[in-house]
Amino acid sequence: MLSNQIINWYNQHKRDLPWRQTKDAYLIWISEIMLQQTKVASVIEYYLRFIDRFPTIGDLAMAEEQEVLKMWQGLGYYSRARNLHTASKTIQSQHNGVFPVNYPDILELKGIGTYTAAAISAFAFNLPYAVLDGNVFRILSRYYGVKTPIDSSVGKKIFQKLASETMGKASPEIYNQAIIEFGALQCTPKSPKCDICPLLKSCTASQSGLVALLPKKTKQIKLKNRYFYYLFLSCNDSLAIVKREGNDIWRNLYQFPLIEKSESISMEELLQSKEWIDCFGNSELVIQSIYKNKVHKLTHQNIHISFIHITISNDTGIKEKFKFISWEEWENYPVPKPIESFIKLFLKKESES
DNA sequence: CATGCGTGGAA
DNA sequence: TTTCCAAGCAT
Repeated sequence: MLSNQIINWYNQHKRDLPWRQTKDAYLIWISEIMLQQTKVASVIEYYLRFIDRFPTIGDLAMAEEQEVLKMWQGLGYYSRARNLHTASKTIQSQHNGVFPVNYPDILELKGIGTYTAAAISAFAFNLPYAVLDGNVFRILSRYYGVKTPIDSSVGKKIFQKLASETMGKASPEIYNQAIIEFGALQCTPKSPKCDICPLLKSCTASQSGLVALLPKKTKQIKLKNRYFYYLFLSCNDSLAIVKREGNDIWRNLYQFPLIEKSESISMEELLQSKEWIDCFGNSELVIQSIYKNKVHKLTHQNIHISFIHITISNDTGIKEKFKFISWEEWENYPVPKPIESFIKLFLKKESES
């Protein structure tokens, strides 16, 4: 039986991961959110720091969003942190501070979809829900030779049914951990270890040479180019800061004042642009240096980023236009990766000179 | 329902 | 160096 084979493999190969040492639904929830589209190796340190600062739902619910985002800084997909925070407040107000104990109630929480609801139901409460994530899609499509695209609505139905049948009457808690671990370590996306696979003989894909072609996907991602011109305004020991708003990347994180263009422009064009005039009018500015056009590559977009360092004196009036904070205060503000990198670079140069 | 959301590591 | 994509979800 497939479920038993996978569980046997798991008992021999499972890793000792922090979130496997608890049955606290809150802690399992945090780990599952962090693990979405994110590798175990990246998650561990964030997980330990996060639960140290927010040991209970109440601790998380009482915190400021800014601090929650700060704890998430560098992990990516920041809506996960915002939704986590929102959901913690929902649990406080609608569930008496107790994490819901059944699948439908869990599924209603912000940021929790079918996968995460099934995972928490199984890992915290041993409820019979079969998880369906990237690992399960991959294993089942290969083992049973299913060529239906996993990112189609039909595919999701087929694989969900297959996942439930495969779990059968096995322990949801153990089986779900086992199949995910099997996908992460054994039946990997690239270069799966078929030569040492216990399922080799019964795996449809391996027997028919389809392993590299499965699972099948239909979606194709297209790339957009964006051009960010950050205005790095420093005044003695303070610098300008702006919070990102709207439905866009890095929502609610902090950065420098920004002029964004859809195309690359020269410094002359930038100095004459409407946005520049809006910021500074005809003020005389001292441009110290320019850090040019590093490309930040993301899944759906390439962001070309330049930093224009401008020093400002206390009496120019430009200080009134933006919020200025000290270098020490920066530690409290969640920032996107390119901003973090730039700040580190700048501070390093400062200390050297 | 197609699209956008981050980052880092492996090949 | 470039490409791929990971324990998904909201809109």
